[in-house]
Amino acid sequence: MTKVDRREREKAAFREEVLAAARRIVLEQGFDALTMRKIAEAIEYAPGTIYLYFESRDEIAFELCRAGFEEFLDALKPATLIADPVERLREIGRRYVRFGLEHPETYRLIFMDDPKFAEVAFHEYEKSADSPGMQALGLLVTIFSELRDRRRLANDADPEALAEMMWVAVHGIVSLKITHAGRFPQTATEELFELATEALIRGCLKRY
Amino acid sequence: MTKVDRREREKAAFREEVLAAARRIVLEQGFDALTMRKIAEAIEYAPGTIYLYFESRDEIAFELCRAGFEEFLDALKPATLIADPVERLREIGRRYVRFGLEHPETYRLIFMDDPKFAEVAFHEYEKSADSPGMQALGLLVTIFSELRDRRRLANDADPEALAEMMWVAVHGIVSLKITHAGRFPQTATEELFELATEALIRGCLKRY
DNA sequence: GTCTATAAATCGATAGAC
DNA sequence: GTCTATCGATTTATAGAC
Repeated sequence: MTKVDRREREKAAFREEVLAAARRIVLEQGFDALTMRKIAEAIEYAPGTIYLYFESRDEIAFELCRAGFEEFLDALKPATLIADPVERLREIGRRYVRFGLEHPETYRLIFMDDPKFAEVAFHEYEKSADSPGMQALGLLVTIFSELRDRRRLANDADPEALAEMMWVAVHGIVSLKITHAGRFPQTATEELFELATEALIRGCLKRY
Repeated sequence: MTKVDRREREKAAFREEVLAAARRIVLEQGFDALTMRKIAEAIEYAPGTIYLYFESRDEIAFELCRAGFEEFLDALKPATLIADPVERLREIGRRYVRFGLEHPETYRLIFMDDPKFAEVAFHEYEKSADSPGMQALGLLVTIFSELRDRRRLANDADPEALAEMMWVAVHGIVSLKITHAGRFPQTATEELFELATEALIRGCLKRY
């Protein structure tokens, strides 16, 4: 336990404190309200001090996005316990929608605002399956791969493409509900979700 | 042709000039870059002069949004010439996607940014079918009403709900493509659109 | 290591000369 | 009717005292 170690721990602790405050501000007042001054005020430090631990406001936003995506992924994962692929698909969708509506600012940050911050989830490891984005998408790809292997798909579409098809549909619900606060679309989220997923599932599967 | 008339025309002409410049700025640099100073510079007037014709920056943004939605609606309307409801649905979707990707900043302004400016399209006339938003949605509602009347729907879902279901799915494609510039989803727009719409259509209609 | 103070650049909106 | 000039409030980021 050297002096350097202690310094490193303290540094990490300060960074965590900054990020926690930043997270609170984004959740309560939106991403645009995330300013260095507000963060400084929240942790009771001078604005300049933060620059000793973070390069810029963007670095903080970047970290928030990364953490937010991890959380998003964690919210989806429990659905993997479900064996039946179609039922698992429904559960992932439900969890996706729930996360989006319960954490609108995080969702907006990842999927609706400046893609600069979302790069961490998708581009950085574009080829690696380990990026949070590819992991999340992978949950859906697996489902459609299983369905294809069991010869239950109506056509020979790519599992990756089908996974993205499901994703964009659910994203459409969440993003419009977040932006227009329920005034459009007027149909309740649950009904909209039911309609869309059931139609997509029915439309993808072989007639039986 | 009184003196008052001429003054009115000149006033309207100035407003148009401002809006045209504002439109250009939003298209080229994004909505956040729309500042009174930039508009003034573009039309070669002093910043203060604009305030003689517009109450505030918000009024300009509001007008931009209204005009943008009109344009959006006009882009959709030619599809109404198609008699077959399912084929008409496909064409509306294609036109929707095309408009969104060709006018990303307008689309973002209406559907993805501050809903304050989009209120004109939806809330203001919420009860009237004459709002641009309700007109656009109406194109889809009509389709599902026709399909229901012809007993071609698989279930007894509301035509309004089905219309919104189609809308959110296509919106999901456009908004993710705009935000993540094609890096996610990776599937090409056309393929994604085909997959989603065909699955939704197939999922909605009676088996035959 | 943290502070105060401030630079430098924005912004929206307004007052008053011409 | 348009201008110049500016207010007042933002912001990010930095310099230098302690």
